[in-house]
Amino acid sequence: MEGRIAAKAEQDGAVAAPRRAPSQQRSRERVERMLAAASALIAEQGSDAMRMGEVAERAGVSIGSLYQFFPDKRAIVWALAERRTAEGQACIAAALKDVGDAEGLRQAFSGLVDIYYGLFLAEPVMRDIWSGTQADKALRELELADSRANAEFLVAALKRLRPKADPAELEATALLVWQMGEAAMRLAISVDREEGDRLVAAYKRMALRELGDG
Amino acid sequence: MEGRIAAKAEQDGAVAAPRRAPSQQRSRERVERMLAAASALIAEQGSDAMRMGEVAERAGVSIGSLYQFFPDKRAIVWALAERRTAEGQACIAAALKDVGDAEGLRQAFSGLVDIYYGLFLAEPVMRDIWSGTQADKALRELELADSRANAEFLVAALKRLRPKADPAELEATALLVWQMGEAAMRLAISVDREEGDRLVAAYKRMALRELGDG
DNA sequence: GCAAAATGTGATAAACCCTCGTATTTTGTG
DNA sequence: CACAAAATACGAGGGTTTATCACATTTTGC
Repeated sequence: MEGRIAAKAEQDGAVAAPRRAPSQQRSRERVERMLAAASALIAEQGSDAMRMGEVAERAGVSIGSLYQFFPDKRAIVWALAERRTAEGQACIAAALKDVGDAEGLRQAFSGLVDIYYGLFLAEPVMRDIWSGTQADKALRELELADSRANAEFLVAALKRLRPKADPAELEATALLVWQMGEAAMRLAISVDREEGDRLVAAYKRMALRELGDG
Repeated sequence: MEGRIAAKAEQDGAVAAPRRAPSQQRSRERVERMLAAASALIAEQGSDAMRMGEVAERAGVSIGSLYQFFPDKRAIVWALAERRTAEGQACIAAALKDVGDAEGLRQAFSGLVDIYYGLFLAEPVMRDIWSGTQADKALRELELADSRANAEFLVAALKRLRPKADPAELEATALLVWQMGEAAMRLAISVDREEGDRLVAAYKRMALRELGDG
């Protein structure tokens, strides 16, 4: 009834919950198709250029169906972003859970950086999703929460290695290391491959040094 | 004639040149008012929520006048961003130009970080401008060019201090230090002040350590 | 087999960006 | 000053997009 007003009202709040969670198999499959279509379109042109009509068409559903499960455009991007963060967190938790000594931390962290760099290179969606990030408050908060969660794993590992360090200090370090990693990745994939590799290597060196000693 | 098509066509190109540079004093003043209005609106709600009609109204001009000097919405944001980068580069160049020894570099860099943090805290516009950054190719390139330019000053200083180091390595380090600084600032101003200060301090420590030795 | 819930549809309203024809003001020149 | 050309100012309207809603169809529970 009032076009963009609803989205505007949401703009400084959280993302609205799905209007209705798909309960039947048929609709669950359709929702998957919608997300897949959105993901592909974002990878092609960026989330800003993604058109709801195009998502619907590519998913083989009507525009109405799209809005049945996603309250607005941002909710689609948010849903994709949330999936990625969940996958990422699981991966990170697994890698850092059993770190016992400094060398183990080095190994685990180094491996994680490589994996993430690979993901960024392979899936432009990630960059684009996190790019819209800052402009959208809900996504910004999701990213921050994600960074905090990931940093927490690092903090846990660090606490085991340096029981005497100031916790607040460790948290700041871990959060910063994480956030900088994402910045480094974004930078790395926006330049040519050779320079990108050098940048990631430099980041890794810096981060490891920071994690290596108090 | 075709609404958003034109803007879409520009989307993957550079920002179009101002349709017409203001040559009379009257129009120059009006353009200033437009930019000021845009800046205020961006600070209030973000560049995405900024409405062209609102900019025109607040600047006391008509929509038509707005489009006489700015080919599209992005061009306004771009113009603001360009000013900031120019100011920033001048400031950085001045601070790093005469750095002769390691201690001088520490001092100069430390001061720069403080100044930038102050700017980020005082002017939310900066964050918002750089936030839309990733979504907009032209802005992304402006930011990269800016980072490279700023990094160049660091590289120049570093080369004087470590003549034997690999130039490519130095460039990567400097670019990374710079880009990470911006990421750290964005992070810092999105959490409470106390944590923000801690994060900036941690960044400064990391960066200084990285700049301190090869 | 049937009512209720879930799902599917697309014309349409509302809001936005930007253009264009036209009116007004300033500049340049004799 | 007069007058033409250039610069500037204006805002209604075109076209695009997001999101809604009343109604049609399918599935579920019993």
